[in-house]
Amino acid sequence: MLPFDEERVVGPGWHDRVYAAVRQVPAGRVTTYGDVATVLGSPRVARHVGFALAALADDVRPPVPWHRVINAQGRISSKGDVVRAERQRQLLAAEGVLLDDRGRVDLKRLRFDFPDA
DNA sequence: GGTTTGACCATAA
DNA sequence: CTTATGGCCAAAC
Repeated sequence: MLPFDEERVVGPGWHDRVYAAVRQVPAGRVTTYGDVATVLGSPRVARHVGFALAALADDVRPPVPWHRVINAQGRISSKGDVVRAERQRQLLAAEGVLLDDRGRVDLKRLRFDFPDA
């Protein structure tokens, strides 16, 4: 059974799988690049999770909650793009995910547990 | 089709 | 705590 094959909202390839996994993350929860990669079958492709999100289009449907994906340290990784990092921080705050004084999310509490993993 | 790049991760110092 | 290094593999050039 292929629940996401029906969608086919974006181009073929790796990105599609990443988007499908990220859409499983409910509001108010977060996940890490490594976790998404693990669910996809390869724990070592964490970089490509972020890579896929970087190539994410705005008119993709359904929308992909990319802001719920952070790095393993509980921090926002926008690699120099401060604007995008700030946007992510606000989107998370809107869902009740707040950052502590060190700018980190409480992964122990808010990390989403994938049913497949 | 080889080389570079990258929203990462784990480990070492 | 921070910075540095190696590795991983798909996409872009």
